[in-house]
Amino acid sequence: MDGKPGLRERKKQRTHAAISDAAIALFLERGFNQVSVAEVAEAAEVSKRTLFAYFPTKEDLVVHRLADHETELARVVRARRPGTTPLTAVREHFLAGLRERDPITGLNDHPQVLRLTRMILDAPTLVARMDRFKAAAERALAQALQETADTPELTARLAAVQIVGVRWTLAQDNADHLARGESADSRSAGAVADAEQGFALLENGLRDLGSRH
Amino acid sequence: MDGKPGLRERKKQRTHAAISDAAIALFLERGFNQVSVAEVAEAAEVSKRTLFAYFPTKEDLVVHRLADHETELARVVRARRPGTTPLTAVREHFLAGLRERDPITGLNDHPQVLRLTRMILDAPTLVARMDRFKAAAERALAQALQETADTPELTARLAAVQIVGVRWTLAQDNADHLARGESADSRSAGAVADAEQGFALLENGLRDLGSRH
DNA sequence: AAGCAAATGTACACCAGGTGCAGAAATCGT
DNA sequence: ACGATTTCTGCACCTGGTGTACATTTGCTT
Repeated sequence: MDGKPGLRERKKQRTHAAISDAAIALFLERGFNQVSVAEVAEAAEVSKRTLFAYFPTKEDLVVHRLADHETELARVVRARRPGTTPLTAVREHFLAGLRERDPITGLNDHPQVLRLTRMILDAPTLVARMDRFKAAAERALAQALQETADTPELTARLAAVQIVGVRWTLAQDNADHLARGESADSRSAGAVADAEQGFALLENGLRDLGSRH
Repeated sequence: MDGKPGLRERKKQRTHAAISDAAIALFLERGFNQVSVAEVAEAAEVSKRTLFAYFPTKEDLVVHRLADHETELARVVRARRPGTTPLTAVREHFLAGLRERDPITGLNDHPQVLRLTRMILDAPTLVARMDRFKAAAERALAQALQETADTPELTARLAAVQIVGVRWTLAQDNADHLARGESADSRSAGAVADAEQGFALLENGLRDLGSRH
């Protein structure tokens, strides 16, 4: 059906990749704020105007690579085995991610990944973009919960917020450890334990949160 | 000791207020993106440079009014009566906010508030800023939990993310209802019920989230 | 009351992200 | 091979934000 993408389409994809690659390379080398889009455009041999035709904002030059992850949890929940609870599906997926050193779990210590993480954290506008990203993931998950767990809308949204928040925090925490020099392998056990604790908290609630003062 | 603020200080506060008021008025009238900071500066009879001396970014012209709320939950948790659980303290505080129609609960239908909410939601950069705001609230709450509930750091952060997220979602939901024309009074009962449900979810966990598919 | 130091405000030039527009160049279908 | 359509480009322009050098105001001292 679509055996031939057509020259136009192919060229578009090449240009897209060329711009993105040039951008990431420059950003990693000198930092997000220290590189102007004009420089990126020049490095990619494209006009500034064309660059903005492919990527609506400078931040998108980085963030578009995570676009798939935006709906990842929603897909996991939708694809769960019958009889499985959404929370269980997400937990298992996250633990699998840890084992596979999926960068999104924060447990990947390849230099490239570490530098990328560092670069993002050093750029406030990129961090802000990540928050928007997280919010979008919440919405997607909420919808998946509502549709597959027979849950009222509000409950779905509340649950989604909690689940995404916990997963995000766990990933952040792993990334923090690695940023301080720990290796993925040595962090691994702690990461698993922390994940188990986080998901247990989600499952059992905050009932046991201290009442002393 | 500080009975007299001093002329310089008073003038500063007046200028600060003048700029902020001019900004809000213009933004409400024509929308955040449709007003340039230059116009705000002119309306406040101040140079652009001075405006930026008072407010680091355009968004701050709006968001600075919420600055107090950033640490609100943290303060509530710290000031809770002995023998009270952090979660209980937050729930009671939120319910009190609903009764008092505190705008931050989303249950205030004064035209000014509605228009402000609308204005913020219509401006992506402001929404992004609210997300940053939320993240800061999470950090503050996490610290309060850690210090007053004798909780390990990660647990505190996980709990904080969940609590702030739920409260935020509840407020959003109320604001949505009012934005669709419902009055605060007619929404009130539903808001309370939803809040109870949200906090119950927090307390009891997501254990009962459907496993069917 | 005078006068000086510190703080504050201003004008101006400048940078970077982003957009509108008109025309050049490439691609596509025939 | 050719016209129609997309895509790319250069250019002018707007806006948020900053650096700098100078003017003004305030506070304090005597």
